[in-house]
Amino acid sequence: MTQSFTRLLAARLDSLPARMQQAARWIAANPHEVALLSMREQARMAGVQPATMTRLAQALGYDGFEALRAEHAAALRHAPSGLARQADGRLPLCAESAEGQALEMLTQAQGQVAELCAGDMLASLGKAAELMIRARRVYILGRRSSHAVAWHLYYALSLVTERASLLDGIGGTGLDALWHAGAEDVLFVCGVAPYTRAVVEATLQAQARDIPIIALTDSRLSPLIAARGVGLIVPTHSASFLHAMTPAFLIADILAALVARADDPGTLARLEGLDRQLAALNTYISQPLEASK
Amino acid sequence: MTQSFTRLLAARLDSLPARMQQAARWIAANPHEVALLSMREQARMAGVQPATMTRLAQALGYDGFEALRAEHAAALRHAPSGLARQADGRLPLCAESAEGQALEMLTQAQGQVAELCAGDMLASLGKAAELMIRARRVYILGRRSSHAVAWHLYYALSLVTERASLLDGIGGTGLDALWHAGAEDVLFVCGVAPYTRAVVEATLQAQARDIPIIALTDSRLSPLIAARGVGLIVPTHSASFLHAMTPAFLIADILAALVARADDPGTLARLEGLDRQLAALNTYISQPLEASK
DNA sequence: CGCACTATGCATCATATGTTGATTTTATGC
DNA sequence: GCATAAAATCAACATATGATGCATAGTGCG
Repeated sequence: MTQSFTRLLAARLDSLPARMQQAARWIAANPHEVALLSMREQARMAGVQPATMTRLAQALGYDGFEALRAEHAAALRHAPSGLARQADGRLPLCAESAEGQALEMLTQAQGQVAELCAGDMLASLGKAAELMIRARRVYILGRRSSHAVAWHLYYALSLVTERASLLDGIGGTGLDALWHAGAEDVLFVCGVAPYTRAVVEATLQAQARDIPIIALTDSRLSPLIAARGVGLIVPTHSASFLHAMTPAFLIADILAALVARADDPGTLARLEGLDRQLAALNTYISQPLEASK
Repeated sequence: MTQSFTRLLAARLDSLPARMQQAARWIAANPHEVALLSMREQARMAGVQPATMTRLAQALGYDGFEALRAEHAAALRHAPSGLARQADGRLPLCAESAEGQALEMLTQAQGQVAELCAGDMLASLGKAAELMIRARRVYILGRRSSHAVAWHLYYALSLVTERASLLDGIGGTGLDALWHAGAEDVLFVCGVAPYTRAVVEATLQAQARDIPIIALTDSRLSPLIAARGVGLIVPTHSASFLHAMTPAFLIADILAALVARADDPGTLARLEGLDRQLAALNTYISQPLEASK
């Protein structure tokens, strides 16, 4: 996006003083904001003195901060339309070359993500989030290619609540934990064709015991979808040898966010505090580490 | 793009005085510039007095020109996506409602996926795949929010090759396996800010031992990027409390596909056979199971 | 240990910004 | 044609902005 700045930075970051690095890192992480916020606001967000911003710009060879902003503004002017295809439209878009296949998969993923907005996905997401919010416990299940999706949802939820359980086989718990579940809980299950046998069976048993089920799957006809609960249907076609799990992953991510926003706001605030703390700690840590290489 | 302003304008343009119309027309024609130029410059370009700009904003119900600029800045921030927005432009696109936040995250993800095609991503993907193909072993590392990405890559690779090792802490192996790695191997590491300390340290040690490193991370300045190897930069901004990992997930998925296609074609064929077999088995299974509910 | 040097924080400066009140011009109705 | 109101220009204001000089704290070197 901001070619010149990022390149300059990558080359000379190490030789910059600490606070300038801190400022530079913030800018690198929020390039959009450079042209949209005042320098002082950016300084505040980066946790740096206003003067440091000016000096950073000058240290990189700009006349001043205004010059830096001008560059980023120019990037912002030209960027917005930047739908990637046109830039690389010459590529064959086929499996002939590695780049071709990569581009095809990227393009396909883009289309699949766009599809997600259609239909009743938004409403279903809302309903699913509602179920999870009201549930006593949230059991999460996903095997094979769906494991990453399940794990991500579990990880995200576990940051804001202790009501989540991952039904993986590690450590001996496995599916057994489901026996404690009841109608006040909810089972989130992710699975795509070919459905893993154990997952299907567990889901059907849960269904028989009136546990509401949120099914993230690839078809309305999926065996995972239950009458009591919500079905979240995502596309899985892929130019790869595996089914595309990116849409499912994204939906799980959104689900976690929706649950988090409705959960105890204090929890979320604490989390943000932790995040900031970790971020601050990191910039502190990465210095000596980078230097010691 | 600037929903509210354009809408207001369409409704009340005719009832505005001449110079205000002149100003409004210029803004309507150059909406990008509203947030990027100072009000006085815009006034000059529109051939209008500075005061007219302020009064136009107020006439439309804004507090002042700054409020108008804020709206356009927000639009610019979310700009790269835009496709999904038009489909559901009625929704507030803010964290007010659950649906609003879901839509915002979907929109954002769409833009981020589109961004991935830009720059040198395709070339870097090719290089990374090449490294992994030639490597004796592929070590895969990712903790916390990056774990799902690492796991997915490991799972996909393990379907087509036995050369992959996941460096997770489960079962006691942990990072120790890295000690067997050398310059003929490759380390795939995924991590976003705030970088997990153990991951950074392991990466730096690997770097010191000349192990090529494929770093899937969020910035060119990430401590995970090594001189020897490839950096894959993905956007991670999110409207959620967690960083967006969907782009990283997609890149890992593509990487696995690229490695698979170059690997022994026989393996792939076998895999497809297995897949079909499982699918056939499943449809057989799911029938009686669904009937038995 | 002391020196020189740099980096950082603080206070200040000149300036440009968005806004508002006053004044002049233009349009409109009687 | 005149009186009134609306609109546009002008001028001035308070303020926030980016830049800079200076003093202090920190660091590396002899």
